[in-house]
Amino acid sequence: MSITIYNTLTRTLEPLETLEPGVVKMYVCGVTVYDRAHIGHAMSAIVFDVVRRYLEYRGYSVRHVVNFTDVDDKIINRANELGRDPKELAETYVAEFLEDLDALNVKRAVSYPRATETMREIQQFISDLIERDHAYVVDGDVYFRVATAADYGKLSRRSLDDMIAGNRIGVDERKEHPADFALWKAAKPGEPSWESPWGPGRPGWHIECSAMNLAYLGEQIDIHGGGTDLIFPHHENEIAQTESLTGKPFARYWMHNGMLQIQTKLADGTYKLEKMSKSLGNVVTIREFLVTYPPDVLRLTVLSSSYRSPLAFGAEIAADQERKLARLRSALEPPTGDTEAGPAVEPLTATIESVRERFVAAMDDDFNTAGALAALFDLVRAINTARDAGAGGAPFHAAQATLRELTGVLGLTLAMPSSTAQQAAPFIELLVDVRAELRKARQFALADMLRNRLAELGVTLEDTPQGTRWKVTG
RNA sequence: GGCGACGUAGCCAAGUGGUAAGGCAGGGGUCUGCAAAACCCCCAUCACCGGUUCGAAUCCGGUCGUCGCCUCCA
Repeated sequence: MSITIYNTLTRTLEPLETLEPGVVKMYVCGVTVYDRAHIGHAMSAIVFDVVRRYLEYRGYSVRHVVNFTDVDDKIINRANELGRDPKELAETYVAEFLEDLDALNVKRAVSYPRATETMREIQQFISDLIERDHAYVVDGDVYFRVATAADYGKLSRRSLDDMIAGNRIGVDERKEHPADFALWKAAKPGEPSWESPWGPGRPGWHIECSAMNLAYLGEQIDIHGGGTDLIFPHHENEIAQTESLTGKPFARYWMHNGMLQIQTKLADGTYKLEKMSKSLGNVVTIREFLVTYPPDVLRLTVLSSSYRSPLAFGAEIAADQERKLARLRSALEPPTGDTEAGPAVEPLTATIESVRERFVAAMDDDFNTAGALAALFDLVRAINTARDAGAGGAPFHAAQATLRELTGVLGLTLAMPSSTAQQAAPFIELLVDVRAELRKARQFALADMLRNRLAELGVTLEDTPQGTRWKVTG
C-alpha cells in the first residue's frame, strides 16, 4: 500500500511518488504578518503539520518550508496607523506566530523565508521572466504576461476568456491583458522600497513564493499546500511564473485545506455557520483560543474532519472535543491488575495490531484523520476493557505505548491541562487524604462536600478500588 | 453572473456501487456509601425529485440550500 493524495490540479487521488526517493519537498504558504494570527491560520498549520508528521512516520524525510509575507499593503497601512516601522512590526507578528505554533505543538518548518530577505532571488526571477518575454515593464511596474503562460488557469479551472468576461470595471489600461498581474510594484512615496533594475519598488505577492521555492527547494517540489482561498489567483500565478521560467511541472501535488468557519447557536436552537472575518467581529486569535482551551482541543477538532472540507468551530464543538480528549486520556490511566496472559489480555494484544493497520490504511488514504481517530478510539475501548478485566504488565503497557505513539503521529500531546496543578498538588493530596479518613469514618456528607468544593475549583476526584484519583479539569 | 466545493442522526463527522465508522449529547444497565470514570446495551437509510443498475449515501440529470474564489492597483 502506498500513500495517496488528493491533487487539486487533477482533482483526483494519486499515489505519492516523490521526485527523490524517501524525500518529500513540501512548501506551504504561510501568513501575511500584519496582525495576530487566528485559528484559521492555525488550522492550516496543523493540517500540514499532520501531513508532515505522518510522512515522517512512514519513513520520509520532509523538507518543509513555510514563507512569511512581510511586505505588503496591509502591513504598510497597519504600520502607518500605529506609527511603527513596517519591517519591525512584521517581525513582531512573526515572533508571535512562531510562539503560537510552538504552543499548538506544530513542528517548526525547516526554514521560514521572508519576502524581504529573498529580495535578490525575487529580482533575479523577475529579470529572467522579462528576458524570456513572460513579463513586461510599465512605468516602474513589472507585470506577468499571462498570455504566454502555457495552460494558464489549469489549477483553478478557469480560462482567460472567462476572466475577461467576468472582469470588473476599472482594469488598469496599461496592462496588456486584464489577468496580467504585478511581479514588481513601483514604490509610492513613503513606502518601503528596494532598488531594482526597474526602479525602486517592492515585489508582488505571488512572485515571492515562486522565488522562495526555487531558492530553497529547487525547480520542482513534491507538495505545495495552502488554504482553498489561495487556489486563485495565488497558486495559479505561482504555477504560471515558475513553469514559464523552468519549463517543468512545478509541484506534483497541490493540497488545499478547507476554511474554518464559526458555528453559533441561535435562540431558536438551530445553528448557523459563518466565515470568520473582522467585519463580522467573530475572529478568534490563537492567543485568545489558548486562554480558554488546551491546544489539543483545536488539533482534535481539525483531526475530526477531512482537511479538505470546511471546518466548523464554536464553543459547543470545542466542549465536545474536550470530552473526546478526556476519553483518549482515560486509556492512559495505569492498570489496576497485573494479568499478562489469558482472556483478559488476548483481545487487547490482537487489537493493537489491527488498530495500527487501520490507522495506517486511513492515513494512507489522503490523510483520513477522522478514520484514523476511529481506530484509535477502538484501541481506547480495548485498553479500558482490559484494565477492567485485570490486565497489566507488558501487554498492557505495549497497548498504551501504541496509543501514545499513534496519537503522537497526529501531534496530540494528551497532556493534562494545567501546570499550576503541579504546585497545588501537595495541597490537593492533603485534602484527598483527609477525605479518605472521612469516608472511612462514614462521614459521607463531609466527604461529598470536599469533593464538590474541589470540583468547583476544577479538581475532579474519582474513587476507585485502588484509592482516590484526582485530576485537573478546569 | 462565471468557476469550484459541499449538503450523512440533536452536534462534529468517516464512508464514492452491495444493505450506514468513530466521538459528543441522550436513554437503559453493571460498578459505587452516593457520585465520577470505565464497561455493556439502545439511538440515522444518507437535502429533495427523477434516472442508470440485480443492487446507490456512493454513478447521471434536475431542484433547493450552504460555502470558497472571481486579482494587488483601481
